[in-house]
Amino acid sequence: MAKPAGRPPRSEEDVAKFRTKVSESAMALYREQGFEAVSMRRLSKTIGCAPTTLYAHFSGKTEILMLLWSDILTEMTTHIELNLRPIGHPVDKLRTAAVTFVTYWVDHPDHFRLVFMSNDVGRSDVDGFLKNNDALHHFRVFDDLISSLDQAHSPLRVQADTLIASLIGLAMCFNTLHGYKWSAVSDMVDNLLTGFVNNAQQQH
Amino acid sequence: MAKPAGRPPRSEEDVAKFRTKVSESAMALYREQGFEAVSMRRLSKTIGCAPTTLYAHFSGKTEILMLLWSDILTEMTTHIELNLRPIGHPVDKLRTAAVTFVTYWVDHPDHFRLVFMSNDVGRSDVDGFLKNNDALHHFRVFDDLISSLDQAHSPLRVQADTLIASLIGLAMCFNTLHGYKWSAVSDMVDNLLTGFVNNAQQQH
DNA sequence: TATTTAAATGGCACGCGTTCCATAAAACTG
DNA sequence: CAGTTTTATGGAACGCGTGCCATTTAAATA
Repeated sequence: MAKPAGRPPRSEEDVAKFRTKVSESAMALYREQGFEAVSMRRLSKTIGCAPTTLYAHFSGKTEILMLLWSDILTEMTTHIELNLRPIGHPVDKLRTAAVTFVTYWVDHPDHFRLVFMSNDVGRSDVDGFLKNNDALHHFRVFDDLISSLDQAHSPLRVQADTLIASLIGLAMCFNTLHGYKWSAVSDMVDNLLTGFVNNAQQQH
Repeated sequence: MAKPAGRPPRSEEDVAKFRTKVSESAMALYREQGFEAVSMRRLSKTIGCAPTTLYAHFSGKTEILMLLWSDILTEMTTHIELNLRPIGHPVDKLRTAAVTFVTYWVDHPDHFRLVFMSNDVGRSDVDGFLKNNDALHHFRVFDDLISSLDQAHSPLRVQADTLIASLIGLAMCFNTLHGYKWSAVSDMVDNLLTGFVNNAQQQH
């Protein structure tokens, strides 16, 4: 069978063009009017198409919201690096990065909701397009900071995974579990880092 | 001014009666038909009132869902204690409890969603009724396990808060951030516990 | 150019959480 | 019992995410 008759799939450029248009419109809505403003109906209205058309290009709202992750995560990492600049000691760098990380999500609940709470929990059939999302690479900020300590407790990847997941947990608790009075962020980060820097000196 | 004329507020028993009725109906819906089935409309239908009536008794769906937390968290803690029974060594107990905790939420995504993802992130005006929710006491499972190690790194409360928040973070990442291949739960828990048991012997 | 074929579109409908507001009901006073 | 005051109720409506399906459109072949 040679080339079948009929309309061929939309060209890759057109696909990319539409995706960026959606991404930019969604980001504009989010930045200017907040999380609630990013609805499929309003988004399609600003783009100039019917709401259902979006479902021909995306599997659902979640996939569209993930387009915004990269922007937010970039903002977060640059914010961390900015706070890291005046710090010299590697241990202090790691501690500052960790505290800044948690504080960022506590100070920006909408960002937290966008990245961590606008997700389809459960089904992993969504893995297909989730894997293609490279925004999570931003979580690698801690890799160098950890490896500079050279503790050799466990593989770097395990250490980094554990740290980032734990910090996300702190941010999560502060953001959503108000029913309990959590300890201070700095205290919890300090306690958490004892597992990473217990052989290195600590300034208190 | 003595007692004002007019209808007095509903009696406390009636209030409690209605709340338990809602709670039981919601729990039945959740257990029998899953998370999606617990909607204000279906819930009101099973109770026998109009959907809007629920809003005279609760501030919104979130407050109703929180009635279910206690059941789920009780189930979780008993599950942990069951897995803990054959374990003798305190360090192994803590490790087992931690792994079991994370695994529980990974194995029950709907429970995870119910407790951790059905929350109004941001506003803390909801603190009023959130404080009155005592379900979070179940997170204290780790207190005794930690205090039995007697590490004196930091106050027990800080240690317990840090551990539970971190474990919630692990569960969170496994449940919602499929775009990244996280390390194994046991490895991450081991790495996390080095900060708590670094002076105690560890079995590998 | 005419025809074919699949992609793109969007009106319609469903159930959802939530708010408004008019009405009903209940428990007090006189 | 009649009147008053406050609470409780629920119908209607808004915007939401999403699936269905008929219609339109665009790009290939003949």
